[in-house]
Amino acid sequence: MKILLVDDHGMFLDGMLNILNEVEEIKEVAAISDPSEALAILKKRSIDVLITDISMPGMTGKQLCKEALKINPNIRTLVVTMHDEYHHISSLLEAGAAGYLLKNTRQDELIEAIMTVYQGRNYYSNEVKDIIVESMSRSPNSTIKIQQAKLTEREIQIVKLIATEHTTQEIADKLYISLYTVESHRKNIMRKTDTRNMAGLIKYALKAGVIE
Amino acid sequence: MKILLVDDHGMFLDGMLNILNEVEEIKEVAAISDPSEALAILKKRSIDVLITDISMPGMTGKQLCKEALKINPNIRTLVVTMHDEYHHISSLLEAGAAGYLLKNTRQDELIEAIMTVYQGRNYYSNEVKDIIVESMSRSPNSTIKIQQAKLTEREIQIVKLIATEHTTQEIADKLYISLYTVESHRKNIMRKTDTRNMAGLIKYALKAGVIE
DNA sequence: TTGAATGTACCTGTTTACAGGGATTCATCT
DNA sequence: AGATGAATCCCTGTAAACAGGTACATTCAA
Repeated sequence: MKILLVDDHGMFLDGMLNILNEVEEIKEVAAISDPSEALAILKKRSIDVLITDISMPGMTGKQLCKEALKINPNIRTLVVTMHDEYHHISSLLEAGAAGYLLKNTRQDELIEAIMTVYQGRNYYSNEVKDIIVESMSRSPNSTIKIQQAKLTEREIQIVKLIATEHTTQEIADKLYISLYTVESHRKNIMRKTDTRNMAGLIKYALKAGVIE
Repeated sequence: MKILLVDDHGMFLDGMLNILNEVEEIKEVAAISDPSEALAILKKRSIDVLITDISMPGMTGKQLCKEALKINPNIRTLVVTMHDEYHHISSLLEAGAAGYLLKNTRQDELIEAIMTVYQGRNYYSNEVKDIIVESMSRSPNSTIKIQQAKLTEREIQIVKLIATEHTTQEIADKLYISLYTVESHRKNIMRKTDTRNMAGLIKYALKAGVIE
């Protein structure tokens, strides 16, 4: 297994090198601090696992991860970072990272994570999993809460029709009411939900569970 | 702690009753098979924890969960089901479920889950967490993949701006390109995603994970 | 090296959405 | 009895979206 370490913190690189040199399966470890240099190495040498942080000078971990995949679609990227915010995690997962660990992790978990991603599976620490799962939840303990404007039954009915790609005229026909009425409802809904246009309205409705 | 069990499988109810009767903290357990009857009970008695399946005659677990929260905003719903599909899980989390377990769980985990949700925290089994996390990932090993029309980088960028309530003109200004170009992109995106208008586009983008 | 795919830009219409008013009826709540 | 909110309908604009084209440069893979 060949590993490329990218991190702008020299101390972190040193620590990682010490740990990784103890592991049999790891044949080669390269450590560099400049992300763009990392891309050059990825082009020249066949790397199995890329270990990177998120915030680095010149390039974000997300960019590095995406570029690395373009160069070598089989590369496995393990993110090791201090950032425990949901938007960072989701962003990296979207970029194609195979694993995500926080820097407070212990050696054995780090090695387990590396082996796991090397074998083609994904690895997320329990802490990271919890952050993702919590962000999905709407329950009272969720960190992200959706404050719901109170829509009337009729308004909800109309939101549902808008969401299913009906135009205002079509809704009027379907409900046997005037075009003007539907427009009035739509205006009231947008005022209540503080949205500018259909895009915002649909996003709101999905988050609030009015539609699916 | 007062618990209400709702499941249309009599055998499951019996098994659960046996388990729950062994637990000290649980003062009362009611078990019924009809979801609408469940709502009637929720109105009359103060229930702490609602345990329910997903697919039941007459009403889905999602509906039951939502209705239950309307009746008693403090109720804690624990979903215990065979369904391990991501869309079921996310749907119930969105509906406000406090926990989600698969029916192959062991007794001690079930009791742990009940205690956890009762104490106001959320509980998802490791299996469920893994399903959620995998669904977030775009990596080749993701079990659940959203079949997505392939949007180019530029198109995704534009979808994101549309989703954040930017008008076509605003997008053009922001990207320093022509209004016509943005319109061309939008047309291509709508053709690719088979949508008629912004409503459909936003729904698509959310489902495909292009936006959040 | 030819042919997709991508990103860019333009033109001409028509349709729909959006903004900001006013107004009536009906039921419910105080 | 009066207020309040929900649902209905109307009017007039302007702004934006939508539809259906054409066209050209670049890049990259077959």
